[in-house]
Amino acid sequence: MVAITLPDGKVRSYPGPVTGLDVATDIGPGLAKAALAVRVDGEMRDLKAGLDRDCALAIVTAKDADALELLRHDAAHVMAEAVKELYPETQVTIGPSIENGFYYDFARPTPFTPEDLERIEARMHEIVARDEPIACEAWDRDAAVAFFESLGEKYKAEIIGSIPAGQTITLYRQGAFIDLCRGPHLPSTGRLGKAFKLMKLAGAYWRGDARNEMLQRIYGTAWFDKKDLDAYLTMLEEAEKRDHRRLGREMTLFHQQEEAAGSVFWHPKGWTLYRAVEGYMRRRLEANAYVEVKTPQLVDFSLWEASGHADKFAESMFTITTQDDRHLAVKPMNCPCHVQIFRQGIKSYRDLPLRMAEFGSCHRYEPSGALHGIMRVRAFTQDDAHIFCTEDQITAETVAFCQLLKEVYSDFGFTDVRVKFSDRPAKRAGSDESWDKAEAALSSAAAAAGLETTLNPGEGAFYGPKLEFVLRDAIGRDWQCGTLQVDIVLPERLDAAYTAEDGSRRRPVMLHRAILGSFERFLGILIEHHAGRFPMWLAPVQVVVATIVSDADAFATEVAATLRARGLRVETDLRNEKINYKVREHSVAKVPILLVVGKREAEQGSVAMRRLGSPDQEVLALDAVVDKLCAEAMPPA
RNA sequence: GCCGGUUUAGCUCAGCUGGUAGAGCACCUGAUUUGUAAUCAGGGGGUCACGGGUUCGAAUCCUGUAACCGGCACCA
Repeated sequence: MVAITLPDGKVRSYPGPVTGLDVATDIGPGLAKAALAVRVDGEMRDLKAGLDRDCALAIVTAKDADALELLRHDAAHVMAEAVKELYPETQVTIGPSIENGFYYDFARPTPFTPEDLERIEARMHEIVARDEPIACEAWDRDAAVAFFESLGEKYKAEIIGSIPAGQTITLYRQGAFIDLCRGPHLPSTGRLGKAFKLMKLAGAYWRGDARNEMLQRIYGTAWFDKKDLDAYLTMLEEAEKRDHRRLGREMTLFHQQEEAAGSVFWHPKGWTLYRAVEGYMRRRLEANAYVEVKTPQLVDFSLWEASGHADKFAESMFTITTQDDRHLAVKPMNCPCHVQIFRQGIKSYRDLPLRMAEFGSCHRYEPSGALHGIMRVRAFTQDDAHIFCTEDQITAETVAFCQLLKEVYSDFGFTDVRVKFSDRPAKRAGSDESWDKAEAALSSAAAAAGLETTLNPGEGAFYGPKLEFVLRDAIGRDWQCGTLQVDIVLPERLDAAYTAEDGSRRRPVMLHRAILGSFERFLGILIEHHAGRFPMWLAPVQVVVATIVSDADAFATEVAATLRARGLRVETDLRNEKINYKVREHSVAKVPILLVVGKREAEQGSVAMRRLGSPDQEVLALDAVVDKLCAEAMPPA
């Protein structure tokens, strides 16, 4: 007897082994038709997997959140089958489901072309129409290795070969295609449906290692129905519309050019935005008892040797040899310089914690392929600070930092923030004991700050563990911005010390921390998050005063002057154009407030206010408008 | 850095198999004084990314370089 407990608590008993499909059929033909897989005691299995003992069973249908993963995994297999049919000389490697879709990596001497993608996609539809059953087979490892070697699939054979000997593995067969796979899979290729699309071609290293050969990766997206697919494609279009590179040009915020690859030319409007962010951050730092410093751009290479950067990061540093043969580096980070300030004079425990901030301009020679708009550049400015403190102060400083960070993100319109805890990497400085201590201190501090963290194993900095703060933007994309890193190595290397209460000489701990990360990147994120429609306090131009007739010019000028005198960023539009034209232009330019002034308003001393995105207008007396707008344009905090 | 792609007017793009460049928008000028998302008419503007080569002739074919785009790797 096999007793199957269903999610509603009902128990069904069967005389012998059954499959999930049997149970679903038993419950009803509708469910049997919708069934894609089963969850047995919480674990996802094939619909046709045998159930030979008592268990809890749930039938998985398209409504289940993780059913999409199954679908996408199947899509990867169907794509691989299509590729093997069309290009038999191609070797298959791996093809997992990923967020929004799937990919498969292929090995072949000649790369795929965009035309190949169309052929492959068409063939995938044929395979779906064939509705080939997908069957799971158990194989002996060595037999599987031999089998794939005989097929000339050396990558597959290598993967299976790295599975411990003697273990039974599963292969999935659909039509003539057979692949190593842990499963589970849908019952047949027909279940994939039609809502999929191949998206792009890319190179990818075998086993993710740049020293290995490069494979051809094909990315696709897959959904249960066309509506979801279309929604996803629309979302991609939306993302493209708010691309910071496009908006940067359209809104004349900045530009980039070949002669300064990886740098930003900030135009007046972009720089206004930048300064609004910088001014806000400066006020927040002052309110949180930081001191601000400014350190040199060019520093003798010996300091980087002492700090340890020369060993590990020399390739990323811009270096200069002067006419008199001095070897300098443009600073890639600020910490060694901050330690130099700390080291001036004698520090006492009474000076700690010392929170030293700098809007530090740094240069790193990023690999050419890494550059991306203003998000990944070679010249950038960090909202950097180093907190010199005692071990006992780590917790309080971490708690205070997390609080500040949360407020800042919220002020910029980000409320969904996740936290990752990155522990010791393989390549690191410092003893295991000191790492034990630093990791313990940071994780208990994170707990004290009330953070829920997910572990990011081995991703810590070489000098210490870190917390990484990831914020989610308006269209659901994640951006890692803030960081807090415990550093027990640098104070030692650069000989930073303070005099303790008992007169002994001690090493401070350094907390490296940033909230925005880099201004350039954060501004890129801000642009995309707001789609260029900034809140008042950030908008480069907050108000445009536009006239309907030239008789209103004098009054419009007066309105603008009044607002400007109160600190608002105002422009006038006195051109000889129709008001429709002006409304459209300033709307397209994403100016939050348009004040329209015609003959009536000029006579009455009023303005007609129109907000971006709303066709409504409100006629207000000048005084009232000034107060209202000043209040709205006030930066937070 | 690696794989693939792209580079034509300020922007978006067209230019078939080689015969010395086009459109829309933007810009400039003129007319229009206009009531809430594009008024009309005229005009100017391009060493076709850069360097080599093939050819009587190259935006177009070959080749090298750079930047950019999409991934991969990297991200102290």
